[in-house]
Amino acid sequence: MIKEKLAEILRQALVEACENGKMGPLTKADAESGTIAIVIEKPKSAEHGDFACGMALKMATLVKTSPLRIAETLAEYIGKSKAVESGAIAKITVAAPGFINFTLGTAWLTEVISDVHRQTTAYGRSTTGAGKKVLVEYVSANPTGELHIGHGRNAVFGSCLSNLMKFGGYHVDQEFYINDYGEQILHLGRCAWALYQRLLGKEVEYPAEGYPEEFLRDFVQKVVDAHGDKYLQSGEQGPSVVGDLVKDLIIENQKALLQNLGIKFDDWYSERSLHASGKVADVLKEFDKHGFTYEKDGAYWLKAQELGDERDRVLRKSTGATTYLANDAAYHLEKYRRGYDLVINIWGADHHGQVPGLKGAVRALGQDPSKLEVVLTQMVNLSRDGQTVKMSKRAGTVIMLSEVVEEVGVDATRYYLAESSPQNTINFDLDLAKKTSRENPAFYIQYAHARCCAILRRAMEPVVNAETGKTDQPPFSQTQWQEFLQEYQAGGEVFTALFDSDSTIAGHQKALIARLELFPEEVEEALKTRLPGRLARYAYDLANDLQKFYEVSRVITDQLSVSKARLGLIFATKQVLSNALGIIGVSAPERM
RNA sequence: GCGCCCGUAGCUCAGUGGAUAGAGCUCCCGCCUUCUAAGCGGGAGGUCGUUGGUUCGAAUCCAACCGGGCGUACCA
Repeated sequence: MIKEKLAEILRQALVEACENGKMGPLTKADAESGTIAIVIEKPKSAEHGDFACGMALKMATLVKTSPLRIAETLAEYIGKSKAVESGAIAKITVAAPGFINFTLGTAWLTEVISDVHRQTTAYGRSTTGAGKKVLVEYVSANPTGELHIGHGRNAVFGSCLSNLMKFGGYHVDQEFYINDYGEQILHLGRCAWALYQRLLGKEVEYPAEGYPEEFLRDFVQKVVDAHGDKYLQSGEQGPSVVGDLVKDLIIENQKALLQNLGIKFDDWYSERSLHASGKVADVLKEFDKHGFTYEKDGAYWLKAQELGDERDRVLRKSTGATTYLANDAAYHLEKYRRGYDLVINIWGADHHGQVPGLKGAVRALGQDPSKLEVVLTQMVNLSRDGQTVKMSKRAGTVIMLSEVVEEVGVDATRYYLAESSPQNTINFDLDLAKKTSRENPAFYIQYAHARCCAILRRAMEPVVNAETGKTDQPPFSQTQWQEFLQEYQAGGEVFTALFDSDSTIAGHQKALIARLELFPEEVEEALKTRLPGRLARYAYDLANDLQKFYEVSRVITDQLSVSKARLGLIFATKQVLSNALGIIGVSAPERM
């Protein structure tokens, strides 16, 4: 990355300056120790060059000289570096109050385009993850109802984060935890059993506060269609038998919807299996062994307060049933034992109160709580016609995830849910998400990708003229294109034509290249902050740069060297758009 | 009450220690004989919730306060 190269040059300049006693009391050792941070940034305004460094400002107190003087001294030493001699850096300026500004020459810029051509789908990948094993658990919705937009957010975020981390060199497993145990599942059984009997002509009462009948009826009907009245005589077993069949159908339903959204889990982990295998019972013993439990009021408690929670928590109720915390602790112990280096949970923010309890439990079990990361996603408000759609089941205004996907499509749904940082509440505008114009970023980015494809087609595929019916031959043959690709990968000369263009065009081309160069860094930053949404915004900016360039300049001209260079740039842009869209899981169409 | 999250243009949001705080939408004005106008350019629009502190420098860090959301179970 160019930033790293510049930082290295600055470091070298600093070392030399110190060596020659030009940095006050600072010695060569100080300069080499790395205690002085060298941060390269992109200036907001183009008149400050392509890159800038404000290190002189921070050094002023150490060196006991004005920042401007320090910057000038450093600039002087940089001027002697190879990068300047070779033309990689075209200009170095010093600006008040002490910024060092760099303007790049052509060498590093053309290198960026070749890099994309050489690496294609791997451009931007990093080795940060170094093959570390990560488990990302998300959605984990109860198998008792429909997925709503909040689940959708959680699902899309989890999927994007997983994609990102794979791109960043991690080995990622994605998991859905099925809450198929406990009171709510028994309740589902009672509701399903009542409906089952009703559908077969028996008059029974529907349980109070039952799950919505209109939602369950279709699933129960399927059970009737498949098994008829086979379970009618099941007696006491009825609720659990029919309930399980319905539960499985609901899970299948959730699975299908998530798959439609481009999400595929490596494992669907059953909570019930934890009980069946005795792992929940084991975890209680484990807590006991570490001395973090006590009995009170007939219940079995975890000393959670000692472990960082605000109060102690019950592990086993006086009724003998284990609590959610105990089950979850067993599940997480299981995750740790499976050998993950990192365990990431994506939870709705309404569960944030449970984080200290779970972390405490992990610690009590002798595991490292720093390996457990919980990402909390805030809620999603849906709006239509400028009005918030109130999520009221009673008023019948509740809109489910399936309806949103059906209405605005997979790509727009994913884009809008991916773009925002998890800690922000999302206002999902249904009207906006459906628009096919610049207002809708998802569309805008895809349009830019399709436009690149259109140009490339034009360059090398015959076009049938609609009016004359004649076939127009393209300027370049497939064979020539293959030769171009070779040249692009080799780099250097082939792209210099880009910088011979007039200043407006050259400026737009340079901006586009600079954006391509930024991609690996954006990936790195997104990985570090666990914010895949950055890449959604990056893709938008890249699309914008492409459109600006497209507007001022033709790609295919009557000059071979120019056409060739620009086609290479367009191809690289298309590739990076596609890589970025791939991480957020939005398709990159060839035509629109 | 306590805990977590949020507060930046009329709206939706970027920006988390640096130069004149940025985009899109909305409103106004321009741009299609030529690779996709599903596009591009220009204009208008701001006490960065408030007050204090740290710093050469604060939207960004700290403290208090104000406003909004969520949570605060022997539910899951």
